Amino acid sequence: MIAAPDRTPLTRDFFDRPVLEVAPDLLGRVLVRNTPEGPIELRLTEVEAYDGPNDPGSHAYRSRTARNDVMFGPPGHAYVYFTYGMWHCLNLVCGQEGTASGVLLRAGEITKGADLTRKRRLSARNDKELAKGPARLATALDVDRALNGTDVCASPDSPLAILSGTPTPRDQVRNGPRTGVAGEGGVHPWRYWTVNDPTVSPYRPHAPRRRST
DNA sequence: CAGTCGATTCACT
DNA sequence: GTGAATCGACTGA
Repeated sequence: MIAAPDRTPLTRDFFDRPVLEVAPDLLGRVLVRNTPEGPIELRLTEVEAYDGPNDPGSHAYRSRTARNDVMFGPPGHAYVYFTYGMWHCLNLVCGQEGTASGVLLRAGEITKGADLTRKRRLSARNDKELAKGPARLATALDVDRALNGTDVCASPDSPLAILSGTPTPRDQVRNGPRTGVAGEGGVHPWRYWTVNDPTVSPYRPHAPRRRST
């Protein structure tokens, strides 16, 4: 008999810790996305930590701007950004206010509302690919900048929330370099994933863009 | 204010 | 494995 996942929302205190503590602790948690068409739920299998102003790979490395403002705010809120002219990525803010650290939610297993996600992820060849990668995850859950700043600890009925779920045991957590992170930031082994989970995205080193014109 | 490039994904060879 | 798609934020002049 397997215990049902805990549906209690994670507390603000959960996120009010150093980001390198929070990140591996997020694996196995349940992300809830309440849409007008119904709820979607996802069990997290892969995340990456971004350590604010100390981290060359972080959006908060240089300065506080309109885009990264939410990262400087209180923990337990969603930071959503737009990239490559077409994709969104979802992060959860960690550490005390002003720390500007966060965790990128990179992949997970859809555990509810798969039919809703398939309509948005037409290129997915199977259900393992529905949320395999940060932009795919955001697409599957219909997450865009309208959700930037959402408090994910507030209520399981809010547009975006995170529940305690069943934390992945530490002996099933692996870590290594972050995907697609350039320069000095690429050396930190701050990507965490669930071992042998088929929904985890493949590792890819940073690829410098080829010159145009 | 123009140039550069991105915490990526997809189609195609 | 390679290259295109696509646009807005950020940087530096």
